[in-house]
Amino acid sequence: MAAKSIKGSLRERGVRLTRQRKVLLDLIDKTGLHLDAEQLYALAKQQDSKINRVTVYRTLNLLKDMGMVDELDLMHWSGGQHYYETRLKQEHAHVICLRCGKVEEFYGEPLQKIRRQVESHFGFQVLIARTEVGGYCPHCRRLRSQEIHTAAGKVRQDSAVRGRRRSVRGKG
Amino acid sequence: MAAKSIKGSLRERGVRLTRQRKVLLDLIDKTGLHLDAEQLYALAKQQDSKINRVTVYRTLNLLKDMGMVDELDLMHWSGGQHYYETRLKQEHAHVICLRCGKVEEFYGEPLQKIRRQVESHFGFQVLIARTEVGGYCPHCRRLRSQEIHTAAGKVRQDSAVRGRRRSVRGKG
DNA sequence: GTTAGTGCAAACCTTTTGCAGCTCT
DNA sequence: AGAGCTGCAAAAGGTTTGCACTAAC
Repeated sequence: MAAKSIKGSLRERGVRLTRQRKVLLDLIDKTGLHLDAEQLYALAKQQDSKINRVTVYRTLNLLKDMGMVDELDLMHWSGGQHYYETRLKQEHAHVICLRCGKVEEFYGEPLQKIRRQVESHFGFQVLIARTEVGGYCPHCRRLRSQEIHTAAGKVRQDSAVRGRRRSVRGKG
Repeated sequence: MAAKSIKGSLRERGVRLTRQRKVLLDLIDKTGLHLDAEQLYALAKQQDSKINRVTVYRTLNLLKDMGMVDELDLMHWSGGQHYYETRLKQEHAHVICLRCGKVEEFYGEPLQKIRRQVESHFGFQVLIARTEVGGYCPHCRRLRSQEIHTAAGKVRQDSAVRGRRRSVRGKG
């Protein structure tokens, strides 16, 4: 989608369009996916087995600095890593289920309102705004109420949310 | 402010109020400050020179899991670390200047609106919502336009924003 | 042919873990 | 007394850096 126009902008700005960058750009741009550096690396390797993880990070930083991708945390759902998406014209919030990890995108005027209000209240020049909402999706909501009924009482077992953090990563 | 009531809640829940936890609780609760683990550690050491960095992390996780503090990213202004504040009744967004790091807090109905809309649109049960806005404060806005005039042309010098990341930490 | 970009290895920063010993209640 | 906490050392997870080589323009 946006990948083509991004490539154009890069060229204009005198940034070299290497084989690796093309691969990554296309992957990030598969709209709807919010991939982290590691996932991007894994997918990129399928197309270019020689690509290095460092190149992934460097490319992400380049695109971020040029304002072509946005970096998300997704409420640190599965650890400390970041997720990336091509910057869309339309501002949106990310709604993430803290149990299953499902991500929804929320478009709505309150988002633009915040932007405008911050500009007028504080005289800030707003460059980026990020809203993330965490909770339980309809499906997990039901499952959770069952869980609570069955395993009632265990108050502060190490929280399920943090428990999910340790990500599984093959050694490369 | 809230430190006293938090201590009460902890006691009620059977969590031990150790010397270390009291120190940290009081530090986090100095309202208005958004400290990261390392800063908290440094300050705590002034009051209890034996305290360990690990205890800081464990305490922060405890308070987070119990819903007593909120974890912020502040747009990763100075690196990958997190910042903490005691959870206030009133939801608010954080507005951060990407040049000087100044943080403002924005209270406003658009925030509650997002929450409600996400609940009705997606059927999500919202637990946390986080909005962060990055840009330039009035002061830095002025300074920046000067900078641009003087050093015009240098398009993609490693971005000032990321350049500020490497944090200075004594090997303490 | 230049100069930007890549791969590799090694560092770095932030956070977590395992375990023995200490301390709140 | 005893479960809950702490400190220490060590590891893990994610990301960045230095440098020699390679490839895009």
